[in-house]
Parts: sequence; C-alpha cells; structure tokens
Amino acid sequence: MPERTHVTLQDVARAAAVSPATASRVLNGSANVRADLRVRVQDAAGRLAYAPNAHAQALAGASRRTVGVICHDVSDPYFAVIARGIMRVAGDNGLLVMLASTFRDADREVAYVSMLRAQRAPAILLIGSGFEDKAWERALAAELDPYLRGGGRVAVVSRHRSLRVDSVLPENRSGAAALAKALLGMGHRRFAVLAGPRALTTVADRIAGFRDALTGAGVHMSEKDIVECGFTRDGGYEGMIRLIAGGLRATCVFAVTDVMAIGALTALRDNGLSVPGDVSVAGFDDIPIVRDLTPPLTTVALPLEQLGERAMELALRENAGRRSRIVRLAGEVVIRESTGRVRP
Amino acid sequence: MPERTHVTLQDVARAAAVSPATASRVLNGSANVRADLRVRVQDAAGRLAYAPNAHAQALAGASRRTVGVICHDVSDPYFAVIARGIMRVAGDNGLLVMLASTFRDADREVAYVSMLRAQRAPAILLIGSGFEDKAWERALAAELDPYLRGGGRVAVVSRHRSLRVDSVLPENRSGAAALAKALLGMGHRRFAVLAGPRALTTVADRIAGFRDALTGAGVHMSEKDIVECGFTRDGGYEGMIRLIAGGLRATCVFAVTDVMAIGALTALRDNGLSVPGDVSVAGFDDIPIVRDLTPPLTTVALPLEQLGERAMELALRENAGRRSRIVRLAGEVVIRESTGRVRP
DNA sequence: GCAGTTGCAGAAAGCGCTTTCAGAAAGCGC
DNA sequence: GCGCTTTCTGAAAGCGCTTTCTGCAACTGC
Repeated sequence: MPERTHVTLQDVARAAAVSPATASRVLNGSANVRADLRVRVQDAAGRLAYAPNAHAQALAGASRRTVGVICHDVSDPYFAVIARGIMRVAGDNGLLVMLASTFRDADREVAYVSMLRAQRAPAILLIGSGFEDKAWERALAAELDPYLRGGGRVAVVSRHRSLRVDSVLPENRSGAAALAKALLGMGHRRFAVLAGPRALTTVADRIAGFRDALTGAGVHMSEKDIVECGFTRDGGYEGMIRLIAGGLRATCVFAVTDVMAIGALTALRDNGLSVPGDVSVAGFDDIPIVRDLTPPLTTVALPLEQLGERAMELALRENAGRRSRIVRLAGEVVIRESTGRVRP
Repeated sequence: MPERTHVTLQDVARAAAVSPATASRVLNGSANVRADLRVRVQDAAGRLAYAPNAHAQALAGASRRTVGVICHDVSDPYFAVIARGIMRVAGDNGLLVMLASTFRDADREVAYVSMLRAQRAPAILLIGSGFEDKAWERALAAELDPYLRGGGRVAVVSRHRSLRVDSVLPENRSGAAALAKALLGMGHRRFAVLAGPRALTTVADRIAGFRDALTGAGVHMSEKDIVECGFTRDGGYEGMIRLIAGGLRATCVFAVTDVMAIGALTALRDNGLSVPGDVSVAGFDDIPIVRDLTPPLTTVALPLEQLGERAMELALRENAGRRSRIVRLAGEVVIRESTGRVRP
C-alpha cells in the first residue's frame, strides 16, 4: 500500500490540540487523562477515521494479538473442526487467529512460519506438519528454534521427532486397536487397509494399532492387504479400485482416515458393490460429514475440537519446566451402518 | 513476545563488520555490494539465525506481502474451494494468504478488517459478507473506506449495496432458473424450496430465479412451499423435517445450497423416504462432496475456484476508472441421480 | 596530471508509535 | 502563604529497519 498516506497519531493529536503522547494515552485507554481532552481526542480520531499503524505499535513495544495457525489445507474437514476449537479458545483470550494452508509444501510452510516469526506473532500452531520428512523438520526447526528463543510459543497437533515444543496427540494406536476389536466382534477375520503414506506417523500408528489387535486375536493380515495410497478422498477411491481389481478377499476395509473412506465408499458404489452387504468399511476421525453418507460410516471419533482447544491452551500457558508437554486425547469407536456382522 | 530480545540487523552488521546499511542491502539482494562483504553478511545472518522484524521493515517502507481473506467459516466447503483459487493466484504473485473466519459475527468481521488495515495489508478479500444487514455494512464501510483511501485494495465475492469495491458474483438467478427448467423437463410440477435466510441476497436471487422459471412455465409455487431455515447442513435437515411434517406434497425439493441439501437428504433417509423415488432433491454450488453422496446430488455447478481467482485478480489489478468493477460467473446445471423423472 | 565519472560503503534521517522522564498546575496541611 | 505531594501533560528517546545523501576511492578521457 504505497501511494497515499495515512492518518497518523500525529494528525489526531494536532486535530485535538494535544500532544501525541496524550493522544496515545487516550486511544489505549490506559492512563489518567482529563475528561475534556479525552473527548477531544476520541472525537478527532473518529472524525479522521484514524487506524493505528500496527507495525509502529509493535515496534514501539505494544503486545501482539494475532496468533498464526498453519495446516496442510484448511478445507480438510478434519482440520476445519480443529480450527474451530482453536478459535474458541483464542477468542476467549482476546486473540485473533489467522490461518494458512501449506498444501503439504515444505517451502510454503517454512515461509509462513518465517512470516509469523517476522511478525513477532505471540504464538504459532502447527496442525499435522511434515515432520515425517527429516529435511522438512530440520528446515522448520531452523525457523522455530530462534522463534522460541525469542519468546515465541509453539504448539503442535501431531507427532514430531526432535522439536522442543508442546504437542497434543490423538491416541491413534489405541483407537485403531479398539476399532479392530469391535470389527473382530462382528465376526470379521479378513481385513484390508487403505493406508495413506506410511511414512506419516499418523498412518503408521493407526495401522500398527489395528494390526496389534488383530494379531492379539490370532488373526493375520499380510502386507499385501495394506494398500498405500494418497491421503485424500481421491487416494481412497483409487486405493479401493486397486483392492477391487486385485479380487477383494477382505470382508472389511479399514481406511485410515474418514476422508479416504469416503473415496472408498464411492469406489465401491461405482463398482456395484454394496456396503455393508458385500463389504464393511470403517474410517477414522469422525468428521461431521460421515453421518450424512449412505451408509453412515463406522469410525473412531476423535475429539477434534478439543484437539484444537488443548493446543491453543498449551501455547497460551507458559511452560515452566524445561520439558515439552504432551497432551494425549483418546478416541471412541462409533459403530454405524457401514459395517455389519459377517454371515457365518 | 516480550521477554527475550531478538537478533537485529545491527547485530548482523556488527558481526560482519559492516554498517547496517550494507547489511540491509545484502539481505534485500538489491544494490551493489562487494562480493566479500556480501558473503560476510550472509554468513553472519545465517549464524545468528537472523529474522528481519517485519514491523520495522513495514514501518521503514518495505512492501507488504501478505493479503487477508475473510469469510464466514473456512470449514464451509463452498468457501474452501474458493480459497484454493485465491491462493493459487496469490502464490503466482508471490503473496502469502492469511484466512480468517467470522462465524457470521459482525464484530469479529470488523475486527479482522481493522487488523488487516492496521497491518497495512496490500489487499483484503471478503467472501460472502454480511452485507444484507444495513448496520453491518455500515460498520464495515467505516473500516473499508479509509483503507481504500489509504491505497488498500478490496474485492468481494457476493453482492453488496453501497461499497465502492470490486466484486465477483456467481450468476445465482440464471443458474437457479436453468435448474428449474431442467427439473420441469423431468416432469416435476410441485416444488418446495429449502431457503436460507431470505435476507441474504444469495438466497433471494436463487429463489427468484427458480420461481421466475416456474412462473414462465405456468407452474405456481406458493409462499408456503418455501421453508426458511438455517444456512447450514443442520438448517437443511431441520427444514426438511418441517416439510415432511407438513405432509410433503412436492415431488422435488430445491435446497438453495448443497450444504443444506446434504442435511435434507439425511432427513429424508432418517424418515424412510427414498431419493429420487419418493422425492427428488437438487442443490446449488456443486461442492466436491456431493459426488460422494448416495444418491449423488443434482445441482448447479459454480466455477468456485474461478470465483476466488477472479477476486484475487481484481484486487491485484489496479482499477483505473472510478467505477467499481463487477465480474459475473455463470454456473451450469449438473444432473445426477438425486433427481428423477416423474412417473405420469 | 587533472577535472569529471563511476562504484560502493557509511552516516543519518525518519517511518508512527509507546513510554519514560521531567515539569507545570493544582491541591493539601500547617 | 509556603513547601509538599499529587495529577496530568508534553518533550523526547528509541523500537529496527530502509533509504537517501554524502564521501571516499578508483577510474576515465583529454
């Protein structure tokens, strides 16, 4: 915004015939100012449509009120619900929230962190970052470390390796195990998994938990029953197609996220397979839309909104100790109509 | 971020044994600096993990690179797709995008605009604002006008009354009319509409277009066939419930947004009604998820991503004339399985 | 060899604000 | 009425950067 110039505190002060100092005091509501001067200043400010220059304020030492949240894609419903939780807590604390999508691009993510750091944002939240990639995490750390040293607060939703930051984690492993047990209880013995990129800890944990429970019940699932595919609706669709093409032997398919399960469901429908008649399908996350699918999806309900709330709270609350804090939140299996009992 | 202090340009300059001016020149890549000095400065900056203070930069006249986008709710898929378009164009122009959700709260919206203005953001985009409310629009104008006068750029997706800003509009009226014609072509004669708040121009336009086409074909739709309900999935659900309770006489229900149609579909399912067997359902927007519903939804496909792209482009391109520009984008009827022919 | 260029580094001003700090005015007790 | 405290206001410093502007070398051409 180069061209025209802005109304400054000076202008307001002049118009009100007071010093800039007094004007500043009035506009910040703080100190003692005589009533008539106060009125004159407020008047002038209103008349001139004065807006303080946030940069000047920040530079002069005012506290910042806008926290940054960085995620892969704000349009992912999984994230959208988390964001709502974040905004609730932020709002309660008088903070505004700005969101950014990285589209799983490391450079973009680093650029946003860097920008937030440059802006001296009081806190940065990272929702499910690219921590599984060594180089990515290193680049991120290079921005985050000095930010933290400068007094910035950081909280992360999802696991990371080496960062010295607080985090909140959904209990992926136990959630997936509980789901597997429920499925076993319905009589299923042959399973397939639609896995996202297995390098992601989220994916790895969910698969591990699922498989643990199976193994515990003496049920075997081989590696070729695990289809690695994109972490998206289209990934799930395409993975399911591959499963069908391979001659689907499973009676139950576990998609590691609801979003992928949605794709899987559509792939089944497009191939004339009925759910749960021909095959049962389960997901993970319990994003709101799965209730509106036909059939409604069996899944593991994560307290998504809480995930966001806890993260924001962590970032807000000073960490006295030297260790990074971890909050774990458990999910709960929700059986809906996308899964059914196996006919003996 | 009060406590600890940051590494400043001064520090870097000192470490590199040059003046701050030279350090600045190096770090901004611009002017002529001897190679060895250049190396020394970059070295020092790296070693100290220097991050420029964006506030100081801005104050000293550097150009800002982060545009703000304000919408009702980033988790609304309608908006999410638009946002993707915005970010594409912004990215191509080297800009970062920060998103904010107002949850249809006027105060919050004004607060965000005010913050963006204070931050001297180069552009602000408003996606579907609260312009239908006089007081709201006035409060917004009070922030926007001085922002514009200061050289800020504003673009709006959706209609507004009095703001002197550029806007891009989906052709709601003609889209709804085309949909109605298609539905008439299937033999439908008795319609019901799930309307959002009718004060919203979006809603009003869609209803008007729909009704125009009906009237043109000699089909009457009375006011009591139009159910006003929330602009959300739950609104659609509850509206449909009311319709059913009133003894559904329509053969086809038009929900003014896909999101509402989703709720309607679930309400029908919950009441044992089949779609399109018992009743046809159509929506508007063509958000991605409607392809995954059962049955897939008939709707008017809006070029959502383009809506965002055009808006960003408008905000970027200088408006030479004195009049605000308007870009209109048409939708296209997409027939899917949620609508069927009426049996004679 | 000398004025006139050119290339590059540093000094310093200033962006718009907050915040000491000092001083003026007013109120108090005696 | 005098010194003292208490209010309140304005002057001025300074936050960290960019950007003239000035100045010094090292050139150029005659």
